[in-house]
Amino acid sequence: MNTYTDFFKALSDETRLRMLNLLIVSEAELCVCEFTDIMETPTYNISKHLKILKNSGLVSERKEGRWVYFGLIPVKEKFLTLLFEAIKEISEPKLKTDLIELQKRFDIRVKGKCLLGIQKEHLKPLNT
Amino acid sequence: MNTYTDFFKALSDETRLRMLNLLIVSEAELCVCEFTDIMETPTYNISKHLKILKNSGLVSERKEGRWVYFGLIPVKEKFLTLLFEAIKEISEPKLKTDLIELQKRFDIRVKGKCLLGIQKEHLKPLNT
DNA sequence: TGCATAGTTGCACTATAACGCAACAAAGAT
DNA sequence: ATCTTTGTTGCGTTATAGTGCAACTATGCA
Repeated sequence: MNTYTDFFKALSDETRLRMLNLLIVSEAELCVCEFTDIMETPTYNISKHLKILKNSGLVSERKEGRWVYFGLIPVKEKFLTLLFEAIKEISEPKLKTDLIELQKRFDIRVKGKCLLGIQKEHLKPLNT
Repeated sequence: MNTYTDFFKALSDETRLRMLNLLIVSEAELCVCEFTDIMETPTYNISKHLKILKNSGLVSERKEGRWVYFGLIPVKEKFLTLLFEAIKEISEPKLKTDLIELQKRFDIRVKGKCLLGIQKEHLKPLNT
């Protein structure tokens, strides 16, 4: 039963539901700094929430140089197919604007890769 | 966004997921003492969890004499249709045995109504 | 070799949530 | 009217979860 309650627990947080929405609609992998910029949420929180999604089994991780990309796991079970379809049906302004911000980040990718870090000033790490 | 995170939060607890499973598969209303017997969980917890489900907007309440019946709300949105379809796809032993216990409770209904209270001794209230 | 960039983790704090018990309310039965 | 049955609620306890800050790791660059 934990398998399923963990799925739902993963989605019961707004930050994580927004992340899943980005991954489901875009059908792409996103890196941590892209999530940070799109969602205007500190990197350390992005990182922690992605870890929860990964541990729930919804999301997978791939490291490429300094960047870490997160994407949906390949869906085989009907349960997840339906769950993701359901999430696609959610009509919430915040999810819409997230997708607009996502497009902006895709636009500055270089050959499909995230090379530029965080763009939003207030989210950049403080240079010591 | 809370509408949706609250749906998922409601389902992120094993007790409540089991309740939803009973309501979705049976397409019926169940009363508190039936949930108690089927799930072998104290009435006060059953009652609290049903309240959470009701507040999330997934479940509705109907009082009939001393009995209170809970059932799924009528589903209009595609989101809930897909969510409930997803739940139907969950294959977990506990959910299966719950349905067997449900049938036993249906068998002792009188004209479709729950007239007998809790049957399992250890769940009956203590006679003071 | 040192520095910047990208990301993670540990800690303290706060908030939320589940549980058991006991008291309570509401409705019907005696 | 009183008792029984059905269900709810408040309280104290314990466990879990989200946040911000600061320290840390890891990779690449000059």
